[in-house]
Amino acid sequence: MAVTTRRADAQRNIAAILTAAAECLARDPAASTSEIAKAAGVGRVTLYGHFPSRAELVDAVFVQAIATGEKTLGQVDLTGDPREALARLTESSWQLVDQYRALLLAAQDALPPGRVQELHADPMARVERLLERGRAEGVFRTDLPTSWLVSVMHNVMHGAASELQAGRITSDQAAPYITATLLGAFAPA
Amino acid sequence: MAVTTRRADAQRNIAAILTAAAECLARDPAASTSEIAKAAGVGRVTLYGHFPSRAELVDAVFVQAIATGEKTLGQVDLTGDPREALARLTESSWQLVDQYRALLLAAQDALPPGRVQELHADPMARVERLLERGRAEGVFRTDLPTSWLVSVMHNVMHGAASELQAGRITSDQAAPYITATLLGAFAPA
DNA sequence: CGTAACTCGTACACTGGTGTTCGACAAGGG
DNA sequence: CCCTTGTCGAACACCAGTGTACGAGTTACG
Repeated sequence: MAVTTRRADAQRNIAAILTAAAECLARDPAASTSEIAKAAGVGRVTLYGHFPSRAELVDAVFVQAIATGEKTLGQVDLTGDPREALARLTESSWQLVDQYRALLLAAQDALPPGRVQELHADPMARVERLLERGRAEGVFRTDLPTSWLVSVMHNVMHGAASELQAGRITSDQAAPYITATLLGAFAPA
Repeated sequence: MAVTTRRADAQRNIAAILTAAAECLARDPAASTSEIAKAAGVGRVTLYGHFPSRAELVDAVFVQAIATGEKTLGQVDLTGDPREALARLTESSWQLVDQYRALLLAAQDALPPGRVQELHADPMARVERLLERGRAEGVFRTDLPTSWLVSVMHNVMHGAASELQAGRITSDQAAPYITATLLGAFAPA
C-alpha cells in the first residue's frame, strides 16, 4: 500500500508534518492544523494535501507513537520473577505514558470511539500476558479479573502523569511510586 | 451576599437552569448554552441574564455538586478499623464519582486550571485524614506520601468509571473491585 | 530540459459555538 | 394597580476552526 511514487520533497514534508504534529499535540491536544503546519514549516494546504482531515492526521501520529512505543516495550525483559518483570515493564511504560499523555487526549476526542482502544490492543496484551503468568505462579492475586488489573495499571500511571504535571511529585519519584503501588495492589490477599 | 430581592419566577428559573445544566453536562460535557436553556424550558437570553458566561454556569453546577456530595460523604462512619472505614468511604465516593464523572470533565475544560482542585479540597481532606489515621495505627503503608495514596484512590475510581462505561465491568462489580484494589495498594509492605 | 508532481498564499464557504442588543410582552410585588 | 423586574425570540457581531478552490510558482525526476 505504501505509495513509493511520491516525490522526495513530498516524503520529507510528510515526515516533517508528522513530527511537528507529535510535538504540537504533546503541548496542546487541541492544536489546530494551522499551528501544526506552521511548526512543520509547511503551508496549511500542503498538510491537507497529505492528510484528508485533522482526524486522519491525529490517527497517523497516534499509530506512529504506538509503533515506536511497542518497539521500546518489546525490548523489556519479561522473564524471571513476575514482580521484578512488572517493575521493569512499569519503568518503560511510564516513560511512554508520560511522553504521550497529551497525544492520547488528542486522540480521544478526534478519533471515533473504540479506535484508541483498538490501537492499544498490543501493549495491553503484553501486560496481560505478564499478569497471567504471575497469577499462574501465585505471586499475583486471582480474585480480580486480569482486565481490571490492567486498567488499574493504566490509571495509576496516568494519575502519576497528572500528579507530575501538577507538581505534586517529581519525575524521579513517579516510577518507584507506581511500582510500589502496583505491587501492593496486585499481591494476593 | 445572597440576593434575596429576586422575583419568585426568577429564582425558579435559576433553579431550573441549574438542574437542567447538571443533567445536560452529565450526558455531554460539551453541552451548549442553547441546549441547557432548552432543557430548562427557558430562553437562552434568560440564562445569560442569570449567569454571565457558560464558565460561571458550569462553576455553579460544580459547586452545587460538590456541596451535595459533601453532605453524603459527611454521613459516612469513618470510625473503627481504618480498612473497613475506607471500604465504606469508597462505596459512597464511588457513587458520586460515577454520577458526576462527565460533569468533572466539563469543569476541567471550562474552568480555569486549579479551580477544580480548589473545590475538591474538602473531600480530599476527608480521605487524607482517614489515611493518616490508618498509617498511625499501622494498617496502611507509610513508605509513600499520603497525597500520592489519595491520588491513587481518585484515579482507580475514575478508571472504574471508564471500565463501566466501556462495558468491561458491571455496576455491581465496581465498588468491590475498587475496595479490594485499594486495600491491597494501601497495605504495609 | 521539459513535464508532472508538488507547494504556496490568499481567499472563500461553512459550521457551531458565545455573548449582546433590541423591543415587545408578561408577571410578581408593594 | 402600576411599575419594576424579568422573560422571550430573533437578530446580530464575533471568533476560531475546518476543509476547498484557484492560480502562480517551484522542484524533483526521467
